[in-house]
Amino acid sequence: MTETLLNIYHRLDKTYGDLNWWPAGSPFEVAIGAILTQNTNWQNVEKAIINLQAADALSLQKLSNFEPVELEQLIRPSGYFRQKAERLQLFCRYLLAQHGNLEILLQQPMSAARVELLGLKGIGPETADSILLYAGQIPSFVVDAYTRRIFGRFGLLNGSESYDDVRQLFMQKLPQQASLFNQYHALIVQHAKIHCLKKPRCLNCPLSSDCRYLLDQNKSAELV
DNA sequence: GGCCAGGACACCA
DNA sequence: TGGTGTCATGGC
Repeated sequence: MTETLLNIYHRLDKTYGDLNWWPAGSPFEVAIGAILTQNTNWQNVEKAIINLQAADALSLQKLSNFEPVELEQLIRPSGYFRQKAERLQLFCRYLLAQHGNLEILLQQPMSAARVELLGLKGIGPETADSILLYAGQIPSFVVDAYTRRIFGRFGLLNGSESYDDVRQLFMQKLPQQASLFNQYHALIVQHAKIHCLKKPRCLNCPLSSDCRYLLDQNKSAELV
């Protein structure tokens, strides 16, 4: 299994190269993006972040004190804007009250920081792990729907696993390196977008030799 | 006009 | 514990 997961990683890495997810911005800005991107296209998140930057709102204090209706309008392009505005403010106010800033929360051992993030309304496992990994460079593997879809097609997942089951699988079988987890998750998303949507586009898929979707169709999947 | 996107939560059985 | 409805915008 270890060899399989690493083999897939290297094939994706060779195909797509260094994707360099979330290279810029403070840990706090990364965390804001992680909340805004919940079930949302990143392009829409970028529009919301640009609005926040233009309003000079990207700080713990300012986001905490924003009028909810005004904040909702700034992040409106990211969708679910009422929920997300509330979640952003709860997140910021918690950090201010308990730690002063995000970096201090992230200085704790991974398990403690993760439990704390998961205790906040609006931060589920994927968002918590995204914050740990991309904001804190802490090796916590991020599992998403694409991960399940792709590795289900390899027969490595059957769909019944919990989020933490899948996370543990990757974390036990891969070297505990934040840089590797960072790139692997980005590669999964990149690959899925190109090849593994509901209408798969399997032409030139770098993983086609092991993909059950193709094997089940006797490698005659409709190529688009 | 429908599908999809870098989820999470409340509610119910 | 697991399934379902809800939240919402914008690109294709």
